[in-house]
Amino acid sequence: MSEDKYIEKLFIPVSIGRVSEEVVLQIEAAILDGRLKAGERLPSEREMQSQFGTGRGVIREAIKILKQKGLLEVRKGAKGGAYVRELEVSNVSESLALFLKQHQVSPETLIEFRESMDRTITTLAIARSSVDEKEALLKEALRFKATLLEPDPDLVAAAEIDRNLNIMLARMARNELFEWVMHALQMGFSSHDFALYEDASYRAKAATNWSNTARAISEEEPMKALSFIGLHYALLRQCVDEMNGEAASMVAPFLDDNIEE
Amino acid sequence: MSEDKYIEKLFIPVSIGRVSEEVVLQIEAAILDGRLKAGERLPSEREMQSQFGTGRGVIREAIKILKQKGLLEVRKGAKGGAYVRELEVSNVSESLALFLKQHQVSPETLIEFRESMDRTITTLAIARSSVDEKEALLKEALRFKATLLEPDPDLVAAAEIDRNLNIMLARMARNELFEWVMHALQMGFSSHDFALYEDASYRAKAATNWSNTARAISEEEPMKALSFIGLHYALLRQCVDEMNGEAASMVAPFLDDNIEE
DNA sequence: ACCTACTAATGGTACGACCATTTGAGGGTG
DNA sequence: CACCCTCAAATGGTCGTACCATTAGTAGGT
Repeated sequence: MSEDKYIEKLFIPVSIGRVSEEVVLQIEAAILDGRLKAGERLPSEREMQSQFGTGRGVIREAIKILKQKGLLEVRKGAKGGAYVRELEVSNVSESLALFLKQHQVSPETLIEFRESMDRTITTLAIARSSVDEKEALLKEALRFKATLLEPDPDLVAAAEIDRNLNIMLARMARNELFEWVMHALQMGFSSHDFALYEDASYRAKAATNWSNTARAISEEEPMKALSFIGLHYALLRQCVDEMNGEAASMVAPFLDDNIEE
Repeated sequence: MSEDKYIEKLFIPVSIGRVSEEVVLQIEAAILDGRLKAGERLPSEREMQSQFGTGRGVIREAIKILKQKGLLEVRKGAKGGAYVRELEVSNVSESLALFLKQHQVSPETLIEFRESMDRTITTLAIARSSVDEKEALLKEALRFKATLLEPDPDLVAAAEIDRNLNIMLARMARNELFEWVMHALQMGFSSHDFALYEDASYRAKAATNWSNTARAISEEEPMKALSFIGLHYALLRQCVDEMNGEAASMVAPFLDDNIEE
């Protein structure tokens, strides 16, 4: 009995304002300053109901909000309840993806941003990643190329590999922020990349170019790598322009030439 | 009566799975594909309760989730209810800030990322912004400098101006993504900038440097502007290093020299 | 030793009641 | 007519109870 008071002094009864928000704030605070650590379990709803001195509905609403924020995970049944979760990038991604969805960002805007990030990431990755990582990247890029060059390529699998390549590269830059932002944007632009690989004429070039980029990185040739990245986005822009039916007047015609590795 | 059926065919009764999630999905879908537009009001809780064929608690939990997502705004009283909201960057920012808070990103990581973004933003801003915008930026930078050079500067006001300068510059790049990401990161690194301005010895240099940057931008001198930006981050790194008590061995001592405009 | 059936804990849902806040309409007064 | 006051109605916010569904553990039987 008195143990309860000792152990669970976490929460205090609510008195002011919108009760459910107070509950959210108290739990969130407890998580953020470490009184509740990832994996730990919160008291049951009925328990918290009495600790906070409120109705159960309020507790449930608070839990739903924190669950939406990605801070809690809820399981039902015996030994169920609300468990503190380690925040994942996917929460930020979802939030950003929702925003992009409602705000209709143009392909060029996404391409431009991504190209800028990619250039920095590539430079950092060459300087900081291990030889093993560089080799792994090259190997994956070759697998990507092989997948796309088959007669009837599995585009879904290819998109998955492409996504993975981007994540690998971002991780090699040794800066989580690039990794997260790339991750968060992925949903937004994956559709465009997909278009690039759907068109057979672009497919081969883009695939070859990825492997060239990976090779330049593994050989620690930053200028070459950046050059290939420029080509990738030139191709992507041309492809998007064509899809929109716009005259690809600004795109160099010689991009149609074959690219050998 | 029959009007009701016509007008409010928006939602259908829920049958499967976790009911509240179904409700969230239906309302979210209605918003995202435009059946519910920003500013419009959803039916009252009791109304939806009967439309969905569920209890009121479920509806309330769904609304709380959508409110947390930033899709709804709830007012109480007569004419109150859930109103569809235009998504704002601040939702993404909050989400990202929460993530950064839990993941303890090092100052260097933030600085590195931000410097990379700033360089691209500056280049784009010079190329794309109007003369008026450039002048406005310079004017604001001078106001910033004036604020910081006073005998007993108002650091809170200065921080506000600094934040505004960054947003202005990002907006001048004509790419919403840069604007949003800068916005989202602001909470994360504003604390470090603050440190830079608290130290009197750095304060003058940083303030002068901002105005130099703005001047270079308004004069459309990209190389100069990038040079000043490099200096800004060099100063910031030195300041952060000092605060951590680490020997600032990697920082050039000549940064201590006065910088004139 | 294995399987089964039961029990307890816990989240999920429903219903009903009441409170607090806000808007707007009605009516009175200057 | 214009202004102010009061009151009713709509609506979100909270509480309480009851019951259902799911899950983990346990006791008992084969």
